[in-house]
Amino acid sequence: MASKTRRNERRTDALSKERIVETAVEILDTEGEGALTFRALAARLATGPGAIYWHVANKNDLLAAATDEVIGRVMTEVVGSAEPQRAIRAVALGVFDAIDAHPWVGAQLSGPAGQSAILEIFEGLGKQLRALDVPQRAHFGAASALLNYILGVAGQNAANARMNPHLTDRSDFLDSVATRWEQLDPARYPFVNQVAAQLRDHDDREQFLAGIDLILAGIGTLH
Amino acid sequence: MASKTRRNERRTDALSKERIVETAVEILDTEGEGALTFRALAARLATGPGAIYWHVANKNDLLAAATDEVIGRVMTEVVGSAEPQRAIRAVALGVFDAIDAHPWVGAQLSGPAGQSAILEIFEGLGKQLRALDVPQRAHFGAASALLNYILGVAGQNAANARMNPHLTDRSDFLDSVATRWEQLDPARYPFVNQVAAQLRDHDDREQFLAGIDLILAGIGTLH
DNA sequence: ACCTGAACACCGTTCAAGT
DNA sequence: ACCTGAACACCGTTCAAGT
Repeated sequence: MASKTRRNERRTDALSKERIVETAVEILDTEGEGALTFRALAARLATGPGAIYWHVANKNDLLAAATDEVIGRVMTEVVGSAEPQRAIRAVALGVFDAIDAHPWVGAQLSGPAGQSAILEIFEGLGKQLRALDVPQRAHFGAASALLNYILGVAGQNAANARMNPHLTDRSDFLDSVATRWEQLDPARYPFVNQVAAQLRDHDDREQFLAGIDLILAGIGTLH
Repeated sequence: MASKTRRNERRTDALSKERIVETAVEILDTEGEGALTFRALAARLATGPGAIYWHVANKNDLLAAATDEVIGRVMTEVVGSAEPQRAIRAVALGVFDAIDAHPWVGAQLSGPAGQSAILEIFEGLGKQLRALDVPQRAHFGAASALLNYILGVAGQNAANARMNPHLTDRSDFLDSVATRWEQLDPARYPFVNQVAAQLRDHDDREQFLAGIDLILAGIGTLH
């Protein structure tokens, strides 16, 4: 720790896992998942691709660290220990907003690099359940249900962002999907046809929270 | 259509999208996601990689078709129109079991190639909601909540299978994860420590259904 | 201990050439 | 119309060589 500090004083441009991950997040945010290659990363860091492997095991490790960075920030920001139901909503919304700001995080959370960030979210949700009036034996299931719902939304948002990188305007995107839904055969897709209008003018964030509340309501029936 | 039938009579080994997708599913099932390359696929079909591009736009298209194949089968098998709550459980369990039998499907459902299969699942869930006593305006949200939960579980199961391809025995796998959880710092991860035992001897499939029931219970509170 | 960058093995995809 | 397979552009990763 001491030697590390000393080194930082001597060479501010020295390579380190933190600096590598930080730069990786920058690339992911500004240029998207496809732009993060070891060559591009090395170029930004003014070094060769091999140098990165001294600090990072492989690409999965790098993506995991980048995801942990973003989610870790969310989880510490959200510690404000209010009433448990509100705290659960805060955790969920924190993850939702982080994915909104960093679409690549959604893809990672539903992939192999997301596991340690997921554990963090799971702990954040579960801790609150203990303060709630839920029988012990239902804790694991309740936390899993909330987590899986959040991860499902995360994956969907990531897929949407990946498929429509140009449609930055939310309502434009929803409109295009709704129009596609309306053009489907109503005999084969009666439900999708019916809810196309609701899709067009729903609020993603609001509906996400409504889903959380639905699960919380279900958890409330466990006594 | 007629010409296609005639051709099939003359050359049973002729290339077709169906045969390509069928072979792709075979590779995915037996050798895993990593083994599906255009070269490996072409080799099995005794042709060159370029030939595949005549029938399939690209790899995403191929994976989408493979996913549709598996999920489509599930959705048609599950049409037995019982009481709506039971039908929703049947759809959910059908998807769950399909992912269990074809782990790669889970990864696709939470990725870009899964969108059309997801639409199928969404329709299957939503249709049942109309038969339930739920206000129209809540249909979209309720179906989305169920869908997102299912997709979250799908992604997690896929990630687990991908990370532990050797641990075919479910209880061995759960045991190893539970042990890891128990070794985490109890001060930082009080909840995870507490539920590690529940993880060890829970039944994935049963808990999955319990989550569905939780959401259904929540939906039941909407009047 | 840490960095450099050429080289390896391997992709998805294209395309001129065939039938 | 459909197939062939070499070639292209591009990866992640390794490793001998440097400092």
